[in-house]
Amino acid sequence: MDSIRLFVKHKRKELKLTQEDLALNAGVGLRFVRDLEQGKKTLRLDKVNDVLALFGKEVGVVDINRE
Amino acid sequence: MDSIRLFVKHKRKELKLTQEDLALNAGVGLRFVRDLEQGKKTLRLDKVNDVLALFGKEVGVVDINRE
DNA sequence: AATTTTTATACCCGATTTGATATAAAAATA
DNA sequence: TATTTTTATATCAAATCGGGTATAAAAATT
Repeated sequence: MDSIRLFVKHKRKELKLTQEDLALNAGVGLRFVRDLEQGKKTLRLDKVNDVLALFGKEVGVVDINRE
Repeated sequence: MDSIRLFVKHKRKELKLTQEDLALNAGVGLRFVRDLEQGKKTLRLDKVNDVLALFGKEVGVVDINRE
């Protein structure tokens, strides 16, 4: 349900990056990274992809009920 | 890469719905459904989820290289 | 082929996002 | 505990999305 938010947050810490590092590397604003990790629902898809691309991921279609 | 767009397009036709039907059922504008199926990259995440929810799906994190 | 239906593209405009910046709170470190 | 770093929240302005609408193109139906 908020898998994207948690994925980014955990992966970022795993790599010992600050939100600012992530923003710079992804080419998005710091504000966006914060909104993302806070679970904002109305984010723009392309910017989410900009962030996920750092981890070799992207957004896709998944089942609503998957653990 | 544009898996979301294709998923919606195919699933919609599978159920023999028009873009207008889909828009009405999902509670989004017809314009949005069209942008989505045409592969617009900057869509809002929550609205994409509104559409996918009709099919028991949502947006999630996936590997960039998955067939 | 003619008609109808569906889809694609373009424009206007209100509403919302995003980036930048500032400040406060929380967490980490010395 | 004091200091530094990181994260959270708020405001402002510029940029852009999304709904609605109109028109054209394409597809489907008769």
